[in-house]
Amino acid sequence: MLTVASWNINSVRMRLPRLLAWLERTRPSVVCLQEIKVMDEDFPRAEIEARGYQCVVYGQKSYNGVAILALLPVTDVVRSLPGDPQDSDSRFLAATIGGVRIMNIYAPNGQAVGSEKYAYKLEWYRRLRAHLDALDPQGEALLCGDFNVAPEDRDVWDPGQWRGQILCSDPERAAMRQVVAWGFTDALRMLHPEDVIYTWWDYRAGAFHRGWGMRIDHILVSALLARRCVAVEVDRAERKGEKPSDHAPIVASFRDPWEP
DNA sequence: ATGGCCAATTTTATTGGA
Repeated sequence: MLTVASWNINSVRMRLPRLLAWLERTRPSVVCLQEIKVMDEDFPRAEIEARGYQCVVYGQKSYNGVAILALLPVTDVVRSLPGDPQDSDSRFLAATIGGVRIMNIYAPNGQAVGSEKYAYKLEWYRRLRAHLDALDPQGEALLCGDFNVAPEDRDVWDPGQWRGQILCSDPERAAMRQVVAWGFTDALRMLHPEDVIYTWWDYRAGAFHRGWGMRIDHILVSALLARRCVAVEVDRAERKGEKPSDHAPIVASFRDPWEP
């Protein structure tokens, strides 16, 4: 079995005890982290390698930053998207692991509809699609991470309040659909078409306890990989307890190709 | 009552997140 997890960890240094315990307990084959908020040289590599994971890090001071942890060999690492400025945010990291092209994203938040950051978000999505256009949709590919988009109203705890707002606006949803249209399937929706499932809850107002969440972290899989996908779960337990991230991990499991 | 939090920073307020 190949298992791939995606987790916006909101500072890998603040979350290190949780992350290490979670790795030891759940042992995913691959973990894509977002918002590590640390430069490469300060990433807690030794502690993670001691648990058997190799680390590919694309960090940044204070903000953003993505990393891939893997129990299997990693090849063909790519950092940043075509057209990204030289000093761009660290938001895209890709690698080939177990024959699968794995792409880890931390999409821009966008702050507010109509803002400069909102325009940057939509432009970033166009660059992501341009990167995909250089890949073969017939292969085994997986795109996961914090998309900062709730694709449909059922992915939002209160669609009325959120209609047209950041994470939910039509242009953002259209930008994400353009990425999915490359040839992806939303793995969680494929296996849980009706369930109310969220991946992020605001720290404020006891939002998690009240069920005020949104589904903005996703695992998208190419058609060939979708055929191997047997489970997708959100690990809500990781949103509980002491010093949680505001996001829970999402984990997809794939049967080995030689299994029925 | 329509908001309550959290992390990083050449910190003690500001910025950004979502």
